[in-house]
Amino acid sequence: MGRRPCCSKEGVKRGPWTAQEDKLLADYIRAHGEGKWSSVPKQAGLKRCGKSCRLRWLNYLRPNIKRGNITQDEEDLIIRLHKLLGNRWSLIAGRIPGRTDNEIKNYWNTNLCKEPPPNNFVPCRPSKVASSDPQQQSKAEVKSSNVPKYNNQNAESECSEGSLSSLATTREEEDYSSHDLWMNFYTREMSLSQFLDTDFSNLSNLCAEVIVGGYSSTKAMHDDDVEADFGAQLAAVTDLADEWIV
DNA sequence: AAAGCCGCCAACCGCTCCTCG
DNA sequence: GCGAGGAGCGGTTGGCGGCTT
Repeated sequence: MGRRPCCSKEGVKRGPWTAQEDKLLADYIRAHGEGKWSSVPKQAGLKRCGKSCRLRWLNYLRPNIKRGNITQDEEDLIIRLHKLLGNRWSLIAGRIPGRTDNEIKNYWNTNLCKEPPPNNFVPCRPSKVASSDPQQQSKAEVKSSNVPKYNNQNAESECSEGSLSSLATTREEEDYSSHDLWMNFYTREMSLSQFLDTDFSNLSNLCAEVIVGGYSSTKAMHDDDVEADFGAQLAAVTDLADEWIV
């Protein structure tokens, strides 16, 4: 028994949207608001599937959509959030104003998931990976954001439990960058709801200040008492995460 | 100049979750 | 409690444009 399609395929237009279709949809949403997507095409006079209308609105037509390249701060934030949340693109997008889940997902898949991070990977000031492949190197010079940095599988395995428990810091993770450790340290006393309400856009600067200021978060995390305390609190947050995220 | 290759990104597909009767 | 329908999400695809040979 095949799955019932979300809408009749007959008479439904597919493919790229035209300017006229965009206008029809935008005018309709502005007049009537979002919601009832299944009835939007008919009401708006579009020969499109309701899902297609929703996607077009959310990813392209919606006000306050930020176009253009992902900034360095945004990239750092994406990496941090992905480390904590895994492939929950909508959650990640919700923490980055003006960016859509689709955009972040595409950015991750094309720029960040192709290579494992170098051991000294420090997202605060990520060094562009010098590729041994001259072809890739020349491309990197043309478009610096086109440098693969991170392995999706890495993050996936870390988040495979669907919770924050994978971030529990142990001595085996000494190759964690100081930024990673600082991020963990920074969030140690947060509930998940607080975490999701926090603007991390200043974290890079904070991290840089701390490191430049001579404070070694790595050292702090290697203090047995602090480490044990962190582990206990992380376990509590993990319980919350299971409730909030799953 | 042309053909082939490759990366990006908009859009689609199918699954799960949520709500309502 | 159950089923149907709608909404949301993440994975995947395909077209297009830029780059290389």
